[in-house]
Amino acid sequence: MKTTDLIKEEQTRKEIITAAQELFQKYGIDKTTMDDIADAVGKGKSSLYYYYKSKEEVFYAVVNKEKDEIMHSISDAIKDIDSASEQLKNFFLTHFNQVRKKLNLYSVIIKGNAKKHIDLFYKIQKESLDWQITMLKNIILNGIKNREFKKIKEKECEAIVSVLVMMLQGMDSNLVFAKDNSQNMIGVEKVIEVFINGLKYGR
Amino acid sequence: MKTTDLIKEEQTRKEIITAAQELFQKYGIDKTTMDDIADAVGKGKSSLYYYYKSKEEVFYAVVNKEKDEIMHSISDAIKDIDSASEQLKNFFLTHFNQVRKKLNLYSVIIKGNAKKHIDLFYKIQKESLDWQITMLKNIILNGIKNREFKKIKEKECEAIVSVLVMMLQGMDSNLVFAKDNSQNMIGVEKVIEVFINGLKYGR
DNA sequence: AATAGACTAAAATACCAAATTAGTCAAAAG
DNA sequence: CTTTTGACTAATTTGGTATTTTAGTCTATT
Repeated sequence: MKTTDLIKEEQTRKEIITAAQELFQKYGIDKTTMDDIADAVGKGKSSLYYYYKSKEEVFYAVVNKEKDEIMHSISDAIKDIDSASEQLKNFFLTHFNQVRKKLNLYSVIIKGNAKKHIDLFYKIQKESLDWQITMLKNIILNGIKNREFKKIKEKECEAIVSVLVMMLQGMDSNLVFAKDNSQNMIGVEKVIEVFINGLKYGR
Repeated sequence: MKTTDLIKEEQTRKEIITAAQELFQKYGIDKTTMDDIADAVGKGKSSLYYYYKSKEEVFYAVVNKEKDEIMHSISDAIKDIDSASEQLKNFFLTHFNQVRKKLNLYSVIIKGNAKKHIDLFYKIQKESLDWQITMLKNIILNGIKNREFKKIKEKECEAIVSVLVMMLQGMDSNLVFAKDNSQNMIGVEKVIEVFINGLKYGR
């Protein structure tokens, strides 16, 4: 296998999950057959199994791609910033915005209420949880080092961060059910500002 | 109809929904029949329909009772307190604790994944949303009047509060799925403290 | 390496009969 | 006049079965 082959294979995988993503959003996961996906990429169904060994794996790849995109967006939004406060703010706002963008697919998964898919979805969501915890913990600990935030114990910081991601996750699920969330944007920003002030001052 | 009759009727209604509550928790909503509930209160099925005109109404009454209990607990926990900070803290902690207590029933409803019941459950949850928003808004506005919190515009306060209840709700749903949440307790307290500090100081 | 057609096993769907169960009503009991 | 009940019906749910669709495999082809 040459390097060009590897690139081509990656390209095909990309095409497959892009097609799958569109179909899943339009028709739901159960109503989308492997034949549908194969047709969409102009191949026979059997060819799909050369790239993914099951439909579940295709679904996993689709959701995982969305997760990666969100994580990268957040990373990009904080990497060139020195202030821990700004990093925190960007972290939450970017997360909130990104999730809003991906809402269509999430709605299909959750509202299609097939337990199997929802479980996998939560499993993947959980995978990014550890990442979020590590990121937030580092941001806050750095902010303490900078004297930007007041000092707190590392254990305390961990407890805080784990509740923060719990709230984040909760807001995500909430977004799925709420009809209109455009006005919440401003509230989210305000809440973050208050919280950051709390990390800076007091006691 | 005499006043004693009214009291007796209320008593019977109470018995019915208490029995229903237990049965719902044990066997789930669909597996609990009206006959089961009637047997539990020692009456014939038809008698239930004298008090509630449908099974749905019984279910509604059960969930609504839990909602009321939570609201009363919170009211009790803040009514004799002057400090807005303490009121805020008690509000969140009491809410968190109460929801943890009611978790069994919630799990049965959510995990039994019958769309009909989940929808009603969310509808009732939404009804307490307005109450929560009003309460929290008043607490914060009072805190501003006391000079306990720094001044913010009323519109800003509303935006903040609506996001806070969104996060609260999100945490609730999250509790249902999480196995162990005992350790979150401390984190919740810390996050509230930081948030309250943010309301007090800064900018 | 990559694709596809023919195939199988598993799952979803459709259908129907039987059984449960929600909800009604008229009559009885207190 | 309030409350309860048993007998009844209409609506759902269940269980079993035949049929179709679909996931996934295997072999052959390019």
